[in-house]
Amino acid sequence: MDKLKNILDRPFYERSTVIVAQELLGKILVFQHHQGIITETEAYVGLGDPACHAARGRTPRTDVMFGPAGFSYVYFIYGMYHCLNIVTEVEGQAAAVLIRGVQNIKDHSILLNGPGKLCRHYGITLQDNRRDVVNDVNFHVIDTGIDLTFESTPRIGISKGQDKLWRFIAKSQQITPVIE
DNA sequence: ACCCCGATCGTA
DNA sequence: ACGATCGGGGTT
Repeated sequence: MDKLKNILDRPFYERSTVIVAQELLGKILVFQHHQGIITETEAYVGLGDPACHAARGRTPRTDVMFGPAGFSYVYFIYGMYHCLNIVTEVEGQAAAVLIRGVQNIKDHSILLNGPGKLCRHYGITLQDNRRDVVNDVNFHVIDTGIDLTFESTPRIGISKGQDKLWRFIAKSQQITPVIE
């Protein structure tokens, strides 16, 4: 019950995508029975960001990014993998945070360092696209009150927008102590 | 209807 | 460094 109160709410997501991406580090991603500390994120910031799927406008796939913050954006990539984002910014402004990595809470040996690995292990698919992560008991992010320190780098796997340092990765030595 | 490319990952 | 593998989006 206290847990439910700590679910990150819409105002949290309805802010600058870069800030949300940074502050998601250290929070707990919950999907069904899975729980993991978010350790790596990337910001994709709408029409002005050539690396963002929504940069070329509203399409069936990117439509969810134009909607309210706090919804999941799951897409299928390379014919094999799914990637999980959470929509940010006010409605009408297309942007999202890609969840690139989590540290498993129960089993530290499970390293989910990559968006494809994360979705594969958690079982996140296109069926989980466009879900309201603010009001879903089985799919949300919990506020731990922890802000991890992080490093900023260019985003992975993109050719455009390399000038932006919008990949945020928690400094690794902090992660294990957080879990205990 | 067709074609090309991709917010990846595992292996070489 | 590269191949696997297929949906999306732009073009014909």
